[in-house]
Amino acid sequence: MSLAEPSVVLQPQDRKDRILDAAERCFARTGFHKATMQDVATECGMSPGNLYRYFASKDDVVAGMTERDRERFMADMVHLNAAPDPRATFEALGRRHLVEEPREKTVLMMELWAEGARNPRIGDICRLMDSEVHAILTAFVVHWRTTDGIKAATPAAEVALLMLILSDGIYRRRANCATFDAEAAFGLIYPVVLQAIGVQGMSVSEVI
Amino acid sequence: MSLAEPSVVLQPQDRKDRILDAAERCFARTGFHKATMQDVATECGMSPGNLYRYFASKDDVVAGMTERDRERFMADMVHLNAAPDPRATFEALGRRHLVEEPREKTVLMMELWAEGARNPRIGDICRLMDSEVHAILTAFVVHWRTTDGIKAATPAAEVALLMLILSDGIYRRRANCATFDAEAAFGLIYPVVLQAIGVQGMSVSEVI
DNA sequence: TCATTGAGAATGGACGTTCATTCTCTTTCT
DNA sequence: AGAAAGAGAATGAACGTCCATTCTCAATGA
Repeated sequence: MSLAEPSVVLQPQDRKDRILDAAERCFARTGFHKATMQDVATECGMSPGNLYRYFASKDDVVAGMTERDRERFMADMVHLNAAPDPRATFEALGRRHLVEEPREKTVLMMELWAEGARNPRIGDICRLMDSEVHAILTAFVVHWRTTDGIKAATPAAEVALLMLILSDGIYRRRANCATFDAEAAFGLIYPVVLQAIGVQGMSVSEVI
Repeated sequence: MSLAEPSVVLQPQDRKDRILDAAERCFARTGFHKATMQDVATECGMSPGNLYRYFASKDDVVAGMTERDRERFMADMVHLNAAPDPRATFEALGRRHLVEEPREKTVLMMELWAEGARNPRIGDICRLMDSEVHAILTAFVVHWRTTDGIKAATPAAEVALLMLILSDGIYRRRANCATFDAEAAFGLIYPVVLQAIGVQGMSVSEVI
């Protein structure tokens, strides 16, 4: 019983997660730099000083949040590996990521992009995520083409890059315009991606 | 002669521009919030206090820079209107904007996106720019299709949106990865756009 | 021609506030 | 009791903003 964990008591990792949850909300609301440690503390019902039991500095909170996001996203991505129905799996993932994700996530991503473009520590995490996602998507395109017996000219790596570029573009528009119709945008880019993969050699107009 | 202006003396607008130039460099280097008014003052060889002769606050500097960027970008965009050779004009504009623009500009854009997602004043300028650019691009697609006698299914407004999404995606990757090959990415997305416009009904593979 | 003047531009230090971080004391568990 | 966790006041530095003072130089007058 000495090793059993009482379910009520939070473990250190849980507390860290709770702090990061609060930090996410604060950062999405006012940005990394304008949000204060006071804000984060209040948001998770703690005292400011106590945060420093779990994170060495504010920068550590930002980096911790970024790293957690990366891990979570990658965990979602691996579903693509060896998907029996590539098209359905892909569409579901795309919709979940680009349409259903709450707008706050996209706002946070803008913060991350801005910070990552200047702060090497954050930039490294962003680049790592990019290269991991790109690798997974490339493998997935190969897998899809193999499964469906597609022969297409555009290299899988380039198709994957196109997917990433389109995703980022949609993220950015969702972040800046609260009324942006993500569903419609998804309907616009999805056939473009299918075309690049080479599915049925369909043209944009045929799919829409 | 009493009204003649000595050419050496800077006019107020020139000084504002000079300050904004310095601010751009500082903001691209350390971000809106980490850059101090001292930094901006040093960068343009002025004293901090003097900045306040030209801008009421730091926020005003940020907004002024954003607004100036918008105006300059729009001034470049109008070249599309009634271009005699749509394709050449479009490709030149795309290359200038997506490939030749220095990376610092893209970093600054990340700042702008992040700030615009939270700060209504900046957000308004961003949304204004978006809608203006979207309108110009939509008109341009119509113009192009008319000039070349193209009949295509995708509405011009949707093609324009696709262009914007792709542009943003490239910007973001350039900002985060200094070694990103913008030229290659342009070569990747350009045929996608041509396809959407309906030029020669070409497929992605044919163009690449 | 050359001192005088006046007005706008610029300086740089001071002020008040904010904020990340630290410190000390209290509460809560086992 | 003793350790871990938390609260919240205290600290010290950084920063935006302001302002008294200085500088620059064209206009003026003799």
